[in-house]
Amino acid sequence: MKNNMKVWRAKNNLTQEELAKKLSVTRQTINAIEREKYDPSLELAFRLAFFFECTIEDIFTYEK
Amino acid sequence: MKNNMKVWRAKNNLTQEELAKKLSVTRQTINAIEREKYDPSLELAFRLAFFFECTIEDIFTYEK
DNA sequence: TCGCTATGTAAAACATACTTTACATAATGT
DNA sequence: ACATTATGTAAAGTATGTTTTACATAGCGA
Repeated sequence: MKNNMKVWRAKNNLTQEELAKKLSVTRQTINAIEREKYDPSLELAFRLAFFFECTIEDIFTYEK
Repeated sequence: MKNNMKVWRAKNNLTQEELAKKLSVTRQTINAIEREKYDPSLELAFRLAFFFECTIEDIFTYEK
């Protein structure tokens, strides 16, 4: 799974911490996802897409 | 989180067990998701959407 | 140089997703 | 009545996602 969260975050001019706060998660969670240490839950993926006003598929791409 | 997996499965004329096999998960996992006992991982959500040839948002809807 | 901000990272604890095994029930066909 | 198929369900174990706390590093402005 790949993601371009960093790009979306940059587009919105937010630090990891600010984004984390807006999504009610910790900075470590945002950081780990951006660095692709793990994938978010489906719920958090939805919250991210809602916040960035895009689809989950706009942020995450799954390569089988 | 809501989902209409049952509808997509019906559309494809599959039992829970058949779908599970096609997705390489257990029947219990499919069953639990359909009954909304828990949400799938983002990865499994992607695999479901890929299999049904639709988007994640076509299957799952997140209500904040 | 000093202090501040943003990011990387790691360990422990906790929550959720998934598997395995197993049993129950309801519907169907013989 | 019996066997078969599809689904519901539950407990124990493993894997993954998330939080909390804490420390490290690099960049930047005073």
